[in-house]
Amino acid sequence: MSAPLGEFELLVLLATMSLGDEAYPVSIAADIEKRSGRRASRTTVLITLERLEDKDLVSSWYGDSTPQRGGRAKRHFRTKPRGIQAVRESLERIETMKAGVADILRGK
Amino acid sequence: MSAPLGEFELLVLLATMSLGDEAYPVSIAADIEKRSGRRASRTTVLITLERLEDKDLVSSWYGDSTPQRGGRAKRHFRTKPRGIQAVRESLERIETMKAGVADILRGK
DNA sequence: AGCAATGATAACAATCTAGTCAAAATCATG
DNA sequence: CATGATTTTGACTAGATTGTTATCATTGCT
Repeated sequence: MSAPLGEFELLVLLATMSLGDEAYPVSIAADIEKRSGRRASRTTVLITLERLEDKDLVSSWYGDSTPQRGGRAKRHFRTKPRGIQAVRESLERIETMKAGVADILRGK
Repeated sequence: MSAPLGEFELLVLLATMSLGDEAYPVSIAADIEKRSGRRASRTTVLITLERLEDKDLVSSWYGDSTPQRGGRAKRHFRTKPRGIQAVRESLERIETMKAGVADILRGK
């Protein structure tokens, strides 16, 4: 099994995958907050992404400077195949464990 | 939103719920290893449970001493309603984020 | 006594968070 | 069109929380 992902790492990977070419810390943080309701600052996201890059689960590069209003070049991120695999495994673990308690989660 | 759960905390809560009256560190660790394939020692589980107890998500008590071969009284744990709610929210967050990448996760 | 099962402690490593500063590009004003 | 304010973003730092491993302590059976 690949190394386990923290919950936040999982959310960051999912958002990065979902955003495709538009994945950079600010947009990823916004996506997580909007969709999951969980707090996510761009700093937190960036640090998490750098850790994921160390683990070779994502890659990054700096974009051309074509910003709207101002600002520094965006640092884009993409989930590598290994990252996608890690997400699959993590979700599967959770899914398996969840199976045992479906009734409790529903009716209470 | 309640405080986010770490991934391991989530697995521990799910196993605890699933095991019902038979939930104590050793059985919980075994259940996690068996079902999810992730490494889990009883020490790690105990510490995690104590932290969850501090957060008022689980409760614990010591069982009668009716062990088979020897050993200290088991410390039983149960997930409190607040814990079940936290699990629900955590799973929901993951589920929501997962929705955006279903196709990537499948075919690749 | 010796062994098995379990809980507890402690020291460490990894992950997550908040706060602050730095850089780059546009905008606004004179 | 020069200059400073503003916006967008990345980077750094220090700390809190969470997760891991190693080791010791306690209890009861054999």
